[in-house]
Amino acid sequence: MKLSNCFFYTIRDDIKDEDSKSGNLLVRSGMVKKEASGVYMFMPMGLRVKRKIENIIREEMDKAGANEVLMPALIPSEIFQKSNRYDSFGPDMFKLNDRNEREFCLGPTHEELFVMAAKEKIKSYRDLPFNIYQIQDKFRDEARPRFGLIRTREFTMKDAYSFDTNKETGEISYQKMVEAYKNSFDRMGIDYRIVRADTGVMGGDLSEEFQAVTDIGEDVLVMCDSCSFGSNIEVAPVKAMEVAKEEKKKMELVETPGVKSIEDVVKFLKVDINKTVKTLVYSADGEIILALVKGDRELNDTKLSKLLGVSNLELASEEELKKIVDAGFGSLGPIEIDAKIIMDNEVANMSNFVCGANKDGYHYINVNVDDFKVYKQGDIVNIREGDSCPHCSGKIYFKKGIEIGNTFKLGTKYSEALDLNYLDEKNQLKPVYMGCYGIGVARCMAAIAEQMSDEYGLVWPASIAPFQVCITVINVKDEIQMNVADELYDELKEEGIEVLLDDRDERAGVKFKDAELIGIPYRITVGKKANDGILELKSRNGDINMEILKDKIIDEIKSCL
RNA sequence: CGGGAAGUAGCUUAGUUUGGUAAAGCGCUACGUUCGGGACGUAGAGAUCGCAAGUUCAAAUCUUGUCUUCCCGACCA
Repeated sequence: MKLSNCFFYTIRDDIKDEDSKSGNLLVRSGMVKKEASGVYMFMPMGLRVKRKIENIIREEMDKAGANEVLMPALIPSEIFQKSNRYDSFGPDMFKLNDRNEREFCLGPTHEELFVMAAKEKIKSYRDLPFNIYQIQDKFRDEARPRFGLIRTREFTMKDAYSFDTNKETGEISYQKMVEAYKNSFDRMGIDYRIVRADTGVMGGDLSEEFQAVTDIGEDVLVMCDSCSFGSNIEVAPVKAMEVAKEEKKKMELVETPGVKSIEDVVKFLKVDINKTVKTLVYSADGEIILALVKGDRELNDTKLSKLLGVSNLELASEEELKKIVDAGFGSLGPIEIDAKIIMDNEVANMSNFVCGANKDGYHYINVNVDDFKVYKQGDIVNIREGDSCPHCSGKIYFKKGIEIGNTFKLGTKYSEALDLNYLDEKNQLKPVYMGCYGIGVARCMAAIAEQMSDEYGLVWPASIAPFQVCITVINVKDEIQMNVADELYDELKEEGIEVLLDDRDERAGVKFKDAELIGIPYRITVGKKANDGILELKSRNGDINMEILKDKIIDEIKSCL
């Protein structure tokens, strides 16, 4: 492609509305432009990068035996009502009516349609297994789009679905996808981790996430420094601290004027924080419950909702609290209170601890588990850095991540809801075992931009750069330089190398800056020394910076790519 | 949905406290000088100051409402 004849622009200043590194650079480089919050258009350079990513995924999916299809984006809303997900998507779904007032939505996801497609084929066990996928835009009216292409309301996603007769073969299909994902992300050059995750709205047996490691990640990744354990903090199990059991002492009410937080308790009563219990009040599907965790622990909402089997969990309001007890949030405890009590595993191990007395200005000391009634016990706290790994004796550390892909073992949840069955060898009707697998295409693009950029701009890996090589002509009015550049351009194209020729009548500095901003991995500079057949080769990542004879340059480039 | 910040030329911003009809840099056009790291000079084009009401002789500036965008949180395959 010749730049003088291209729809191409760059922006010199930082973009006011794009604070994230990737969002700012992608807009500045003219790859994308924001049209509304979480809605972007892709310009030629940006589209090339997006297509490169799509093609890598497509190749790996095809290699894994999956077949590409394309579902509609416009979907009748009844389809989601049938699977009982209309309400669970709720306001996230973009809804619209046709001329007959029939309600449609812009597809937020496509499980239902894939099940319907699968029904066309699946009659007996002989029709299984298979895997179908698409690369298509999804629409979700996110509460808060952010970070440029990382969280948008319209986004391109590769989603794949595997269909098997049973769990065992389903496992094989699942592993094939995990391999395809690893290959894809490796080829894109992303620094990623695979972690266990919550199954969320999708439901099912197991979910694993592929998380790109970046500072602006939305998820906390829990990693072990000595084994391969990796988990999203949402579901990272906590090994309850071992405590030596003490002899039970007599519970006592003590006056603690003005003491409201655990820090206050520790200071005022001069007690070890490991001897304190924090009581949190939640509204769980409308019912007020108390959760007990060790004083220095943070409660994990995902775990608590799961333990309780509720879908809507939020901290109780002051009015709600007043209904069960006449005390402030900082003075609560499990003694003599009319609400279900959920206790963390760690608290179960504790003895003679301190907790609120449900009376402002008072605490109980020497409280023990048998002093109150527990409704449920379980692991309901967040793991912390430095905690011991749940699988080995290693230490836990955190990373921040952006979810770029995930894999779900769905099981038979959707096939049962939507009657996707097959006849087995014994002529018995059985539900199909499903898996589903997603990759956020533009999100990968943003994650790579986030991971690989410097003060001058983007630094794309050669596998997804819009062009592999850029030829920068210093003086386009110099016939020799222009001829050399044109010739080289044709030769590189013949070799199948994607080359951009910057033949704009601009000053050298402008062209250098632009090539760096858009992140072309290799730059060939054609300048004065072109007279003597000498060119310059520079890699964007700084590894290569050399003068080279024109005759050698093609071989040199090929060895780099 | 809660909290914070912001909307003035294509881009980045000044001006708003203390009302008097809009300014700069970049970009753009023309000419000249330049020409290997976002050149310089001269001359231009380009803004009903997000929108709507209100106060006032007079509103970018004050008041109210509204829309939009970003950030923190809640939420989120």
